[in-house]
Amino acid sequence: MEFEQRAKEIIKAIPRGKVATYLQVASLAGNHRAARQVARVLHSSSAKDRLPWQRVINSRGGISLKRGHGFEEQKRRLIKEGVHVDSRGRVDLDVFQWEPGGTRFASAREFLRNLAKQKPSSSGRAF
DNA sequence: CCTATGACAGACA
DNA sequence: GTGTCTGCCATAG
Repeated sequence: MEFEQRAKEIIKAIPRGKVATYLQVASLAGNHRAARQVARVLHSSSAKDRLPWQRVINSRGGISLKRGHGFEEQKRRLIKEGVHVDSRGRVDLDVFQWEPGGTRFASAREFLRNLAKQKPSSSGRAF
């Protein structure tokens, strides 16, 4: 429940017009191996907690929801806030990925790689 | 305790 | 690029 709570707060912190990956949220929440739990949290309580769920996408920069089961709505919501999503549901992470704290890395992948190196529960706060 | 779940990620063919 | 397989782990029951 600790993890879940932190994950929710992180998701709420993703700014309009930016996206974060499940892995990124999990890492920021203190456990880079818990990406699936982020998915689970969104699945079970995104509506109830008014989370900006549309801003969470997978590590390949794509929408994970399936067509006919949320894909279209997520795409609409993202486009409405200025994120470019192509017909296949892909977003350019190098352009739209959220960089908490404005940390600069050579690339989005480098940024993620760095986060993923943290040990679970390690001192926390990447903000 | 055990099992099931989940909108994942990475490695590999 | 695609498809499959495996590891992953916090929660709920």
